[in-house]
Amino acid sequence: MTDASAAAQRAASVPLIVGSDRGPGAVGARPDEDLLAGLNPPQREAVTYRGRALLIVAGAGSGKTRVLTHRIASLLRNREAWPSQILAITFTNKAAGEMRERVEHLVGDSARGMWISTFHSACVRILRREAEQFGFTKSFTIYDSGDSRALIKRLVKEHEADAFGLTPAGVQSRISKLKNELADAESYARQANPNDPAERIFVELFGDYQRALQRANAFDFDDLIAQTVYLFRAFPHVADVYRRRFRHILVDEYQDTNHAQYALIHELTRPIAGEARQPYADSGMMIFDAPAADAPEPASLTVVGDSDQSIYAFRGADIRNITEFERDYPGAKVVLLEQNYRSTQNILSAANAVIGNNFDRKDKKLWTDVGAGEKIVGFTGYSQHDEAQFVADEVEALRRGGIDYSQMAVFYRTNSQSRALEEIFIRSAVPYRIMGGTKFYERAEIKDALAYLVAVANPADEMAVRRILNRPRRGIGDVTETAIARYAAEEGIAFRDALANASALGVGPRIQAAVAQLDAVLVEATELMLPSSGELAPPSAVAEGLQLLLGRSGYLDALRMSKDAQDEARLENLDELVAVAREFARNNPEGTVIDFLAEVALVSDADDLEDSSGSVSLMTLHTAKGLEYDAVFLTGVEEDLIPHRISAGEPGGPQEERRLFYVGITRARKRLYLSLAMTRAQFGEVSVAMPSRFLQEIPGDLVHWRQSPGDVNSRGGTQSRALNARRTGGGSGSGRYGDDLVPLPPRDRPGSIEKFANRIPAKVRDNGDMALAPGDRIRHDDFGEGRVDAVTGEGAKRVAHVRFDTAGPKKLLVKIAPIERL
DNA sequence: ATCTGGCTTATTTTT
DNA sequence: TAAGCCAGAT
Repeated sequence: MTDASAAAQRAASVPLIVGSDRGPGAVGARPDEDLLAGLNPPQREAVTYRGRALLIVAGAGSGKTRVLTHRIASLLRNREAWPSQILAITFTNKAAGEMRERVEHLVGDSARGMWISTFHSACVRILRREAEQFGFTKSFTIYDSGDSRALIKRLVKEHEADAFGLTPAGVQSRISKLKNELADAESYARQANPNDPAERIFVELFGDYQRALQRANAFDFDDLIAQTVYLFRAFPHVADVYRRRFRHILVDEYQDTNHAQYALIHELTRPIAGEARQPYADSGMMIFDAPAADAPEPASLTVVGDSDQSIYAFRGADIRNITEFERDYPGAKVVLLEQNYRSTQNILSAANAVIGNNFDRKDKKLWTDVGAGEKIVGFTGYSQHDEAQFVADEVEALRRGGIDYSQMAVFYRTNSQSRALEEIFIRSAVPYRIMGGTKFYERAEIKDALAYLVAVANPADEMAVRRILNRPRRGIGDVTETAIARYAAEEGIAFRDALANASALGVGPRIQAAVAQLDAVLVEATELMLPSSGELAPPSAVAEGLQLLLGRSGYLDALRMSKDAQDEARLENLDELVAVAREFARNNPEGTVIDFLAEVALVSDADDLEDSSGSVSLMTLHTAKGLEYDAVFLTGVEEDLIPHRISAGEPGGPQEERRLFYVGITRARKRLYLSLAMTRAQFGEVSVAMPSRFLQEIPGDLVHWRQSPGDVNSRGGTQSRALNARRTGGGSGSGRYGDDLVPLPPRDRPGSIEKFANRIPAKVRDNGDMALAPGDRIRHDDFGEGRVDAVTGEGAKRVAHVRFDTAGPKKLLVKIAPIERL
């Protein structure tokens, strides 16, 4: 499309902007003065520096979000930029939302029109506009990793590639890595070894995968970035449009950018080549001549990052993007933020000591003026349940001490570790919430529902149509599916369109009817959501269309009929999805199905918006990045967990694990707990766990061990010996533990392990609605006898407040606690 | 076409 | 442990 037509098209939509007659550049009496109040000198510098490139090296908790938001606000207040000229990139949608909110708080409505989004969302916006330039349509859809895995799985099968040791997972990750390096199938083939059959097949798979995506009019996650870069490189005049538009580009978490993202930023910050000045009214945001045309300098770039917090190298993040920033942008200004406003000195000292063990890093020391604070607390449990019980008890103790549940978090390395914690938390009636765990949008019924929407919105996406073909069961199996595909191929039409001619498929009448019915439902929903009259569908169309699809297809009925208990939950999930669609319509009155699908594909946890007030947050260390809590429990601090076993073999692996540990530590404001278990059950088997090497890197006087690894295993029992109280004399650093500090019993003492392994049975019991009243005496499997003080709550959530004779006060969920009335 | 049971197998982090 | 795959029965 031409720029002129694009401009015309956009001019038609959305009015608005900035209620002021003063243009950018007009200077008042330091309108940003208040933005600088309360900032320390480096922070101030980071807000006020003006130049082509600025690198803000921001240690954990040094107020980088504050600096970034104030910098944006200052640009706006000083009239140095219009909102539409600002592009701020964050890593997560949540971070983007928060940043927008904070900027709005500072400058009010004039924040509207800024692009504050993730790399992926920004690229979708660009691609949506330019897709027609290179063989896609505006209604392209996005394959999440599950979708692309399914596609790759099919291709692997077709090519019988498993015979060459190519697994779907392996192929998927290789393709992803290559795309992050901006390699495509052709360029990879050129440098691949043609004599290796596995290589040849891989190249074929890569190529087929890419062609399948193109045919489906779809991009995968990595494509969103890479294709945007290709677009800019192939069509410089298109790139110029965006270069002219975005005068100030800011990137958060720069240490986690991969090569493709780096290249994207690089493209956007290049000098503008084009000579013709074209005022570009972009989605209606700019209703004035872009001042950029008068000053065609490259955009200014601000990046914020901390190489010590780089934890995504495994998926292509390249620390060099930050370490070599000064080389890439000559003359760049570097500002160092080292003062920490989050944690106590004890916590920071531990963090500094740990990260100091990574070689090859610029030394940076966090400091604070809030004082030493409490010591770090260490605890070693016999088993993961024991460890979890410690956490639960301590959470309650902190709660009584005045810390709100929402200000506490429990971190772990792998998702599977959450199970033991959940079990104990439920039993102890500690309210908790798992962040980023099993994702709503990965559930089968949600994927089915979305596939129905895709089938309507992007009929080219054959995968989606195939997915819903027999969901709910309507008797369409392999044979029919193949028949449809063959018919489509013969007629040279799309798979979706073949459904419209059921009678020509050569299948039985029953099946024909089923196919025709499916087609009819899709047609009806299409008419509702994308009226053929060209009329704009009402905002409610997406939610209504979804309901229509699920209802008329028989999907809901099938679930309702089912006696599988889980199907009830599935129905609720689908209700939830409809609610999400309604909410979307409220926020985006002009949003189409396509927009809805894109949003859904790019938002990881739907509960982002939901406030976690009133519950303890449980999450992986990766998820924890960027967050902070008064009290933090870092659990499973064991060898093979952190550092994770798999990391040992990877170059740079252990160092990345150390950074992960560092990230965990630095999330804590006031209280930090490090805990581990002596034994850990992993997929059915109990194995012995060793304390993590990272524990030794923390100076002994910072940690108060409530129960040290020494306590737990020393033969006689009570000998208190902190893990890191003494080290072997030599500074070689090779021996992990001194001779006198064997942290765990030798393996040939299974007795001690068995004794503790299953202290708490894995099965959750059910007491029904046991009658319990204040004054009753009960016995608990673990806590012994006690007296009921009170009973609160209703039904399955009834909670008994019990004062145990020896274990002290506890709250128990009556329904499932291992208790009996005496 | 669908259901069942028995088998294997894989277990890191995620926009 | 639990999810996913395959073969064989209905």
